[in-house]
Amino acid sequence: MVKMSKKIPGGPSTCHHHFMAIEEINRAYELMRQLHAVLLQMFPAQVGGDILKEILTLTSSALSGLQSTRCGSSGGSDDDPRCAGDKRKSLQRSDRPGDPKRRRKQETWSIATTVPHGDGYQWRKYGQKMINNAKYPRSYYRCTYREGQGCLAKKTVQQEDSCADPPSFRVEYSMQHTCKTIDAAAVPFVMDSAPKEASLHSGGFSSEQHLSLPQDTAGNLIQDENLWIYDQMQECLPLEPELLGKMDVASSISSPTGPWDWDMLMGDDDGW
DNA sequence: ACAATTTGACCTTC
DNA sequence: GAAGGTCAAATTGT
Repeated sequence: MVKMSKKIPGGPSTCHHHFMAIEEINRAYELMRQLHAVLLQMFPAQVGGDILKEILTLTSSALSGLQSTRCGSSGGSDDDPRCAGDKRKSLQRSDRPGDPKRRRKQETWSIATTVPHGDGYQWRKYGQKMINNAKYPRSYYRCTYREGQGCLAKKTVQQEDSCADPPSFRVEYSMQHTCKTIDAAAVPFVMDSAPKEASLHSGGFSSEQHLSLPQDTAGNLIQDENLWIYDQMQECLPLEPELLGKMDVASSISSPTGPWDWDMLMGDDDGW
């Protein structure tokens, strides 16, 4: 049984969906374990045993990820008063999304991940800044569909100081996505607390599954850069800002269809 | 030409 | 004044 805390980080009212998702995955994990045991009894030659093992590993890893993720969210009810072409100075300072007074009202949640861009959404970078006491700059992203669909989702990505292999990034999200363009089925969900060997494929870490890789406009992977980035990671070199920038190019990841539906995990409308 | 990223300036809070 | 977040002009890439 996966160790599971009943404590709900963001409080039961805001995290109901999140908590329910953990409960359901946990239940599925238990059922699969039972199925695994039955199969082993019936077919000692382990017919399908590897598949089940992999499913168990994935489920365990997803659970760890969910439990390490802080709940809390806003419901996306915050309307952005601006339209795309508005001039910066035309707004009252306190009405601007970037205004700290306004920003603090928004709830945020963060994850640590080796796949800072592998969340299935498309992001556009709008800023980068060196942060105090941090080795690496923090990058600021907003949803690509902010203008088209008014999606106010944002995130910041910062590589953590530790020389992990692969490097770990702290991704802080604010505002739920309201856009409808997510390829949620293709979300590879790998969290920091997941065991490193628990990859989406039994072969362990691979650049294609665990890194957000540069793509061309059609979404095709740019192979040379993949290899280069992966080499950097294998040597456990800190990612230079330039390299981070290259990784930022990829706003979505091409991956085998994953079992985890981001919308389900996040809750559909009232947060998680 | 268009889209995405970079980067310095700007703004508010502490 | 420092720090963090955002804007938008300039630059780069496709």
